[in-house]
Amino acid sequence: MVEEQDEKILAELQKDGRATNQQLADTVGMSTSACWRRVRALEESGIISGYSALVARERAGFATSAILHVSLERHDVKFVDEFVARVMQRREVLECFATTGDADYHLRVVVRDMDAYNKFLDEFMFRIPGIRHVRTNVILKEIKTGVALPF
Amino acid sequence: MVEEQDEKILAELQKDGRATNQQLADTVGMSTSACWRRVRALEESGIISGYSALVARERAGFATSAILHVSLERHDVKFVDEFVARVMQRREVLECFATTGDADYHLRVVVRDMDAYNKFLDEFMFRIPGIRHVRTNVILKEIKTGVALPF
DNA sequence: TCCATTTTGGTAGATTTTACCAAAATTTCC
DNA sequence: GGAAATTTTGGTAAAATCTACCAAAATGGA
Repeated sequence: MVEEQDEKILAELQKDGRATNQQLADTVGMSTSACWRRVRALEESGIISGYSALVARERAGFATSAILHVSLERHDVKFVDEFVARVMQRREVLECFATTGDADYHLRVVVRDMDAYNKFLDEFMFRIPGIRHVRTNVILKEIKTGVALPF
Repeated sequence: MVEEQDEKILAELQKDGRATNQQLADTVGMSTSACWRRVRALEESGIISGYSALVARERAGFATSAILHVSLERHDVKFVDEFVARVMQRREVLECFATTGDADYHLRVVVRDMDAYNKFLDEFMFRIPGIRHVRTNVILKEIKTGVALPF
């Protein structure tokens, strides 16, 4: 499904999402037209789901971030769906994963400052119905924030 | 430092990292040349740290991922630096954060299958010197994996 | 208000994207 | 094994985009 040449393309486009088709074709070892067609196929099949500029969080004015461990009171679809729906539309929540372990969900939240985080908890998180427990782990340091899959 | 117009540009480039300069200029409401110069400045100042293709994890063959809570035995710079250095060069570790709370670090690890994850633990994680405890939280479902800061 | 600095919009040549073609490679089926 | 059908390839050219320049407009200090 995803062949070796595709993986090379994906690896390169993960490293530089704005690489020109010529650069790509060179590093992958293919003609520009063949390369371009493969990229197009990867986009249309959804294997490449999009492209994004990576913005330096602190420099852009987002000083505070945290990882939240969230547990629900009950796990009826009703509560779960409501939780998921609300989380999806809050842009401060960059990531949300349902996990095994003590907590039901792991969230990563990014905000401008602690005030904004406090507001986020009071006005959003604590008002979601069916929340049993929320534990905040403030991020002291971002060691690594990668998006590239390890082809 | 980062003005309103810059934020519009950043927001748009986060949504579509390959938007053409004309699209950008239109949505931001600016001439193409002014827009292009601002983008260039954002890149050169490091506020835009790069561009990346976003690849659909499962479709690309990475079925397994987990969030790890890692605690160190000792917190001398020696052990900390060693831990950070090793984590930085393992491409399966997409993210690593030093946090408050029970664990010292939160890691997100992505691999092709459980076998690969087991190998990752045995051959890498458990061999890092000074590790006190590693707790694995398998990711059951990715609710959200965003990269866009909430401008 | 005036001058210096910064930012803007317009323009044009260089580069890139994109759609097409026929040739090469691969697969399928007998 | 070999011929036909299918897929993939490389090359080409027109359309679109990028990029560097210019003079004009906007900004802001004295």
